[in-house]
Amino acid sequence: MARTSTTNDVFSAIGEPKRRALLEQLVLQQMTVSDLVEAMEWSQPMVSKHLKVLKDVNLVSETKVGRFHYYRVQPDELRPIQEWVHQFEKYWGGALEQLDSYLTDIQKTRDDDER
Amino acid sequence: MARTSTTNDVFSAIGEPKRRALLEQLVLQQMTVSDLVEAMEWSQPMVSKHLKVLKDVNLVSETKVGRFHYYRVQPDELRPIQEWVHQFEKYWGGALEQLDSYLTDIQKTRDDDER
DNA sequence: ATATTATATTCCTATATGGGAATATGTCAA
DNA sequence: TTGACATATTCCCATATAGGAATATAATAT
Repeated sequence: MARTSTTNDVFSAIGEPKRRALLEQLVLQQMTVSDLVEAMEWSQPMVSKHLKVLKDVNLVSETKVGRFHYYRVQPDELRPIQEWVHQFEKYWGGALEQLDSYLTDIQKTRDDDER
Repeated sequence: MARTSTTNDVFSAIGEPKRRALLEQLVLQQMTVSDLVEAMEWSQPMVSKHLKVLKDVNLVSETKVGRFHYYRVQPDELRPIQEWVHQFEKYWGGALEQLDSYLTDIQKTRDDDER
């Protein structure tokens, strides 16, 4: 078998640095393909292809206006990643910081509960 | 050119679902290769190979005790991912939730400052 | 010394990629 | 209608997988 498809899920899709760069650019504002070609200084097919992968996993959405295709980020789709990483957060920091981290966690939990 | 190497960075390494599964298992406790073979129900070479990728990007560390190689997660290495996703968090939630999200952010920032 | 256990590495193959180049498709403007 | 513009797709290739099978390496036990 070959490696996991880039469109398998959000994790696979953002494995490619260029696609992360696209998302970083698009989060600022929606842009057309040509806008991105200029901003990234990549070839147009390159932009379109990476956008396709991002769209396949719903990390970007597309709005067509005549010849122009506006792409925008769908930030919510990154939540699974945040949540996945979250389960490791409690172990962040070295041994010396463990206690402090633990107390901070407790405080944070309380804050969350209050909301 | 071919696709980005899995050991290019942490993002690429966790693109593979099996490697995420390994990390999820190892975060509970350090384990040897055979422990993982049993827990995951994968072949031994499969476990070793995926561990190698994770180790190359420092997501796991290895401690050798005789024949046994104990692997453990290095949770801090996931921080870059958390930070990368963070820049998109402020846009989470639909339009209706935007205001609430905005206010929550402000409160959170204040909490952070107080610590 | 030798068999056994634990782990890593090598060899193989199928497959999917990222990128370049060329081309197709779609839409607008003159 | 026709040319220009915007975007997508196809064709090509080099490369790096993931996985299975076999084998190598390392360390222990008997």
